[in-house]
Amino acid sequence: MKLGELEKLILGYLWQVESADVKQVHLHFEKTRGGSLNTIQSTLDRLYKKALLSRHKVGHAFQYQAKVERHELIGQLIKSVTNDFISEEDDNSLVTAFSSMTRECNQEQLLKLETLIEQQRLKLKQENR
Amino acid sequence: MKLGELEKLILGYLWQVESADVKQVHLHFEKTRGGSLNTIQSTLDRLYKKALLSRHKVGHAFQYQAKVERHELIGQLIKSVTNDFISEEDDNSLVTAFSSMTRECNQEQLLKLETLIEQQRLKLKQENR
DNA sequence: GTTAAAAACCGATTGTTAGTCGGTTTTTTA
DNA sequence: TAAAAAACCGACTAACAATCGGTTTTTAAC
Repeated sequence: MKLGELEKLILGYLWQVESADVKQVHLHFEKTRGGSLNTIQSTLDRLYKKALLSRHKVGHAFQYQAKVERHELIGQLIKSVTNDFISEEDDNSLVTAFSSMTRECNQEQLLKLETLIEQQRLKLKQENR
Repeated sequence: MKLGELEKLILGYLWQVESADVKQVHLHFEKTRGGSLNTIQSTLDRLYKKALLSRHKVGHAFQYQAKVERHELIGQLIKSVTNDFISEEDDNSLVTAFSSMTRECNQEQLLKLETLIEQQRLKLKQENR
């Protein structure tokens, strides 16, 4: 999966406002970056076709909303960018990649991370009982 | 940063063999995927210009070698794909992204991860003393 | 030193995907 | 039913990887 600049911006916007139509999105980006209504339109459409947005008619116009949570998408992106380098056999490679990331985390973030992973582990244990 | 298919393959190969010249790389991929020597050449060059490979003359021809460890590159890629979605203010976003990833890890991987993060935390503590 | 082979470099072409927007069709509504 | 709004279609640009032919530069052999 590959996302363009405007696609990311629009996605970010829709995570904020929950739901918006073309006009609304256009209005929002008009000031900050410009772009015609058609540009916004086709970008929304592209995101819709990528199944990153859902949409439904409200009155006359489509209302668009993010179909994936931000952290979901981030996870997906990480996975897709990572997949080509992670071999099935080498269980360590993913872990090593993580460690490469955590090098830039601060104390607080690391602690949160640890807690989260611990929770995940316990959940997994529960399921495999 | 964006990597093409052949670029990834060549990178992967160079992580295996440590060092190789154009001919050698070409020979390796000739069977599995084809591509002329020139194609390999320019791809190596592209990777070199991206600072992902280093090279030096040995005798007549350049020897290329990976300039980044695999896990380093993975970290870089994760960061680049992630950056646009992680805001400075929201300390949680990176953590949440991680958690989204760990959902697919198994027990053993999670344990390793936890250990690594713990180590990282201690190291950080040490430094900030 | 000249020349043939090897290696490196240059430039052109193709393919993919995002960004951009004009113009047409369809739908709504007044 | 006609004007306005919304959706859709198609074309063009831009960035970048892949591909390879052909030329220049370098090396090595006589």
